[in-house]
Amino acid sequence: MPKAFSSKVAPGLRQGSKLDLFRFVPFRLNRLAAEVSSALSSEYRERYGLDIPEWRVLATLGFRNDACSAQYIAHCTRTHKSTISRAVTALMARQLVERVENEDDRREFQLRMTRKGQALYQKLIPRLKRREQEILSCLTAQQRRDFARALGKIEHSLGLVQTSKEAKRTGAY
Amino acid sequence: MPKAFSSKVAPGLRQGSKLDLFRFVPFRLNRLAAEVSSALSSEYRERYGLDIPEWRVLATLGFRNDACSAQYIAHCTRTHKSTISRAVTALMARQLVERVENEDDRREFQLRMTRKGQALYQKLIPRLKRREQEILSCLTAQQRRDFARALGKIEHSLGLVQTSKEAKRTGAY
DNA sequence: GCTAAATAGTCGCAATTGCAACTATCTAGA
DNA sequence: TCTAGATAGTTGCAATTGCGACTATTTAGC
Repeated sequence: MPKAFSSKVAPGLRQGSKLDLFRFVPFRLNRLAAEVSSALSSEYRERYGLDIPEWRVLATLGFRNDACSAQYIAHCTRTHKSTISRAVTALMARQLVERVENEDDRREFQLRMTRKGQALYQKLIPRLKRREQEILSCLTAQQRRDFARALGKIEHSLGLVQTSKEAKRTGAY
Repeated sequence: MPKAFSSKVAPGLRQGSKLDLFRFVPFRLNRLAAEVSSALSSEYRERYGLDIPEWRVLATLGFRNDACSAQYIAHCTRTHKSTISRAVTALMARQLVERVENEDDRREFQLRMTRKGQALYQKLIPRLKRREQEILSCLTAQQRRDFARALGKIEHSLGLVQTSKEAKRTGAY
C-alpha cells in the first residue's frame, strides 16, 4: 500500500522527536515561493525576456514617480547590489532603463525607465496582477486579507518592512 | 524628505496601472522564504554543516519509519533528482545515511539513516521547531491556524499537495 | 522472447547569484 | 587641508542547482 506524502503523525516515537516537513512552515514557504515564481515567470521571462532581478528594478521604478539609485532598489527589494547592477546593465542594453549622473554625488546614478520601458511595464502589470489574483482565488476575500495581514506581521517581526525612519538611517531613499 | 519603502498609492496615475511590490504576494513570498531560510540555516548549516537539500533528505528519512528511494525524496520534497543525488552522496560520505540495493529493482537503492544520522536528526529537530515557533510567535494561535490553512489552500490549488492516489500514480512511495 | 518506452540514478554543463575585492567618490574629524 | 572610513557601483570568482544526456534496468506490447 502506497504511503501518502503528507501523512499523520508517525507511530512509535514520542511527539517532538519528529518533524513533518509538510507541516513545517519554512519548508512550505520555500516550496510555495518557488512554485509561485515559476508560475509568474512565464509572464515576464517567456513573454518579455526579463528575469526576476530585472523585473524588480522595473517594478520599483514603475511604482515610484521619480528616479532613484541602484542602491535604493537593492535595499528596498532586499536584492544584492551586484545582482541589481547586472540587471540594470541588461535593462540599459535593451533601452528599457536609462541613467543620468547625479551632480550632487558622482558615485551614484539616477535611474529611470525609458518610454519603451514604461510601455513594457504597462503591458506587464495587468498580466501579473491577474496571475496573482488567480493564485489567491482559492481564498475568500476575508481569508486573503487575513493572509496578507499574517504575512505583514511575520515580515515585520523579521525586520523585512523598513520604516521611513529606517530608510533615512540606511540612506536608502 | 525620505520616502518610505512601502508607501501609499502613488498619485497621478489611475488604479491598475501600477503595482506596489510590497503588496504583491509573489514578491512577498519570495522575500519571506529567503529570509526564513536564512534564519534557519544557522541551525543546520553553521552548526551541522548541512545544506538545504541534505536537510530535506534527513527530514524525509527521519519522518518515515522505513527506508525509501532517492526518487521518492525528490518527488515529495519537489527537489530535482540531481540535487537529491548530490545530497545523498555527501550524506553517505559523512556516514549519516546508508543505502542498500533493492533486490526487486536493481535500478534503485533503499536509503536509511545510520545511527549517527539519527543522532544528528534528534539533536537538530528541536532546534528547528523552536526557530519555527519563534518566527510564528508574532501570530496568535488562531492566526497561526488560519495562516497554515491558507497556505494549504494555495498549495492545494497549485497542485503542490500530492494525494495518496497521486503518489501511487507517480510511483513515489 | 524481443524490442520500445519508461524509470532510477549520475554527471557534465550552464545559468544564477552571493561574496568580496576593487575603483571612484564623498564625509567627518584632527 | 589631509586622512581615514564610509558608500555607489562593477566585476571576478565560486557555490548552488536545474537541465539534459547518459547508463543500467525494468516494464509493456507485440
